[in-house]
Amino acid sequence: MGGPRFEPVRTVRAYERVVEQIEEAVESGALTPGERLPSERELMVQFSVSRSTVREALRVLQARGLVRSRPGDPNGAEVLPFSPVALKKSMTTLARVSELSLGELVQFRMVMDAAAVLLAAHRRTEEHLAEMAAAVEAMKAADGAGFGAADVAFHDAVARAGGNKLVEVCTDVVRAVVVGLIEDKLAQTPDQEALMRRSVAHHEDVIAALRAGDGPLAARLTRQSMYDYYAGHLPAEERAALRALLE
Amino acid sequence: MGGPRFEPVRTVRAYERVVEQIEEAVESGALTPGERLPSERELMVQFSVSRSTVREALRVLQARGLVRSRPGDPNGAEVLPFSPVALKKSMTTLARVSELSLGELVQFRMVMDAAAVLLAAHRRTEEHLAEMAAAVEAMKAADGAGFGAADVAFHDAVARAGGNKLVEVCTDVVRAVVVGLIEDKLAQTPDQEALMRRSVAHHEDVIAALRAGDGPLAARLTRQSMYDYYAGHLPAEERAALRALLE
DNA sequence: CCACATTTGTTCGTATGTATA
DNA sequence: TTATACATACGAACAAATGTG
Repeated sequence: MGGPRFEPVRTVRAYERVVEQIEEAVESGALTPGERLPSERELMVQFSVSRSTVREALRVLQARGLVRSRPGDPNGAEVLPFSPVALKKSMTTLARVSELSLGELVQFRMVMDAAAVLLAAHRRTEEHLAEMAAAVEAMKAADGAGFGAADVAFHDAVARAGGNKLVEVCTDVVRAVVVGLIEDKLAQTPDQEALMRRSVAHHEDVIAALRAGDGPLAARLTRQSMYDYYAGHLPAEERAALRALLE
Repeated sequence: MGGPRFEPVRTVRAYERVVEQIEEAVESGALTPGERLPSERELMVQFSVSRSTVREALRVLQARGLVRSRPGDPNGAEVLPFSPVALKKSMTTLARVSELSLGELVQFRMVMDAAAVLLAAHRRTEEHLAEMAAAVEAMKAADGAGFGAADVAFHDAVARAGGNKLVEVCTDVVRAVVVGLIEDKLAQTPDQEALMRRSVAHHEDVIAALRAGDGPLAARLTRQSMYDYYAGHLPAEERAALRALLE
């Protein structure tokens, strides 16, 4: 009794250690995007593991979006600039395993986009406003397909104006997930013309509010617009949960 | 001219096809959590690929949090219930590689926690409120270390009461990142006692607002509390950006 | 344009430690 | 405890792809 307290040893796989070390190098900035990893054969020497182990580690790093390797490339795997694809993938999986309802996703989108405009109201420049206005003009002129793209451009400009990278990425990701889940439904909406017109009007109001520097107003408009756009495709219960954000 | 429009063929790796098929089976519900995949040797027969290819695929699936395999398990890899670990991992990576400032992270935390309380005001039950009250009591009684844990418990209870899984995960993740970046600074804060007392008072006000069902008030209190807690550790410029959320 | 050397993608065989019956 | 099947890990080999001279 009272001897040294030993802790349980968790056996960690060889490939995991390789992943950890390379990941650390990338995240700490020791390896910057565009740089190359040593070849697989060199890595197996440096880590003292077999080539299979090196490959398993590279697959994991690739799945996390940190590196990319191409067959025959003499320069070894390439360190990638950050992209939110892994984040999108996780969120899509989360949604598909249906742990996430469409209502939750739209709710999250309302939160994120409202935050983006709130921040944008304080930092927007004339260039930002011009980008938004151009996107709205494109929405007016667009047919069905172009409308969505212009809408994306608008929200992207808003997010960039907000100046918070995390908000920017999250708005982008959740928008992609929502659109991926619902685009077929939206295409069947009966009165699509009216919906689009109303959406355009909403967006113009948001621009006006941003120009005036009224963040709270812009946020309210954004939430309302999102609600109007998606509520019709949600069951009553989830619609009610969405209204919690409209106060 | 005008012949058939051929699309470029993207060569897809063998392991990718294995990943796709198993992923599809899991996400479609054909494989449910708790079920087992066939053994690696059986998989290599079914997919007509080598053992290494199967293993690379399993690594990717494991990195995405869909399966887990243990050495010696006679049943093969286990299909996991979805957990947000992959999402956490992606978001942590985002924070680390894209060099998010502490100000951006705190800003994001203000947005997420405010959203959580706003939702919680509509859905909180007596149990949720009891959990929060217990956490606050623990904060009062705690020494330095226990205080943080109790604070986590409080915000976790709020997030669960909100009923949006995505909000829950995001609050949790960003809190962990922020705490990881700043905990050493916080420990050196001169008047720590006063800060903790004020934080406790804020939390009690939030509980009262939630009990009254006043979401907007609870959200304002939450943002203010977060601002008070972190603002002292931020440069003036980032502090100003934070105040954009206090309106 | 054509080899050439190198690298990745993939396969196969083998040895070892481990978990279950 | 023994036996069996499994995952882990290693190493050698060949094909396909890529960059270079």
